[in-house]
Amino acid sequence: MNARPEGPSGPLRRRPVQRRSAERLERILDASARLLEESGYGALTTREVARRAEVPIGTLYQFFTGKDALVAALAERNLERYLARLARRIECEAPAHVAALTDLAVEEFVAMKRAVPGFGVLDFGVVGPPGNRAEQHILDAVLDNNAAVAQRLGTLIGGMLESREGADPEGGADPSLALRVAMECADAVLQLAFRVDPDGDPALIAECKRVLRRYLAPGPG
Amino acid sequence: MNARPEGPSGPLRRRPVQRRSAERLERILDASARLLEESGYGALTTREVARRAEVPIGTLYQFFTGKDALVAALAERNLERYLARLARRIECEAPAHVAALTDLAVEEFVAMKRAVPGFGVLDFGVVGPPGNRAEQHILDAVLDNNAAVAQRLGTLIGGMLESREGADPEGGADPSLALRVAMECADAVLQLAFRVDPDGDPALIAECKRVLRRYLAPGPG
DNA sequence: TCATTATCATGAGCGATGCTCATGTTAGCC
DNA sequence: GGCTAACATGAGCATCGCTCATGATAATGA
Repeated sequence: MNARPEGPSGPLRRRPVQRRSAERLERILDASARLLEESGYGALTTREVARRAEVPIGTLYQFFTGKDALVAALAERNLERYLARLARRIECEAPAHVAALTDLAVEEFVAMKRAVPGFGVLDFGVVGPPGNRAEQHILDAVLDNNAAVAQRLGTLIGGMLESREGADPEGGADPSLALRVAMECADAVLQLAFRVDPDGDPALIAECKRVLRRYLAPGPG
Repeated sequence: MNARPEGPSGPLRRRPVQRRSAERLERILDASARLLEESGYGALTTREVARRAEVPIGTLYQFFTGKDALVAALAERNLERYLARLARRIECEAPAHVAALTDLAVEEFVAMKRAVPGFGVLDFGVVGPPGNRAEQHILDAVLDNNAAVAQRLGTLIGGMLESREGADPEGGADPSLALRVAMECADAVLQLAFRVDPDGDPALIAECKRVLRRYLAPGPG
């Protein structure tokens, strides 16, 4: 799924072929992340990013189709890093039930919010971006960002999330739908947790885990 | 709480005193809502709003301190309308338990998403606005928008939401915290529901109710 | 009634933004 | 060296949010 034959970042105008170009692209992404971390989304201007990355503004637009694409590429890099880290932790700790797994996912997310520059602002893509809706659909051509995340997570955790008993009589809840909903909730609550407290409000992080546990637990309701 | 001695919309630069001015202000808000509904947040430019409202751009800035304030005022108007409608329905149907009440709140929210222009994009305030963080704190000087909503909702539903048993041993979960978290989740899932389907995906709306029911239900977990 | 003053309305224009594209520069090959 | 294709560059364009000098209008006093 989500085959990306043309490289690590979908909406690239030109893919860096030479080593030097690739480094420049990485520099641009890093500069964006740092700027985001330091001054927030409002300060993320293409001119400033280019200045910090020490590339002329034109070069930025050789790689990215626009500011949206730059942001999307950064979100995608964040997602890749998160999935890699989560996969390692799942492998290490081998959680037995859904609750342990969601706790793990939340903890890893929180860890990245604290550690990775710009992750606190963007994570996997601004959910309510002001501009054109197109921004949301760059990670995956059809699904929006959180859906793509849910999909990737779904393959990661396998069939651990079976359809819950006691769900709608017309066939039970779709596990992928549940995952999607859980993603959306977790994102929202954690976003709040880090808006309230730069280090992530512990009470809200706990509540996030509780929401997920209760929502994803088997049983009626 | 949240006393607003200076009028219906906090960040107004000048409050309309004459009838004609008040109508102009309302026209500006209506134009914003229509524009939002038709073309989304990205098309919401002050010039276009002024053009549609048939006021010169300067007049817009006589009332509002800036674009953020305009958006916030619209969000606030949405909130007032929602709370009024919800209060009426609660009065009519007198829900006995939390589940019935949250269902009601969700249904009324969905109804407004369908009926009120611009509500689908804004509802009570863009959660992840690109620009300065200030935009979030206009509805209430201290709390962000969803928190203000949660607070107002809290007074509306009274003590129906008691602290759940089996919560943290160190004193039980704070009901207002729970309400806040529930708000955030509901907002996120419903936002998704209307992103997927302009009329609101029924399955996602149902899942939203389920999330709230499960999260807010008494009992351990 | 007409000055005078205070208030409101107006839109040209400012700085900044996202982005383009003509022009200059380099790399690779014969 | 001459030629060509690929890349790098930043002045400049349209548009944005927003201001503020100027003109219109209402209120006040004699």
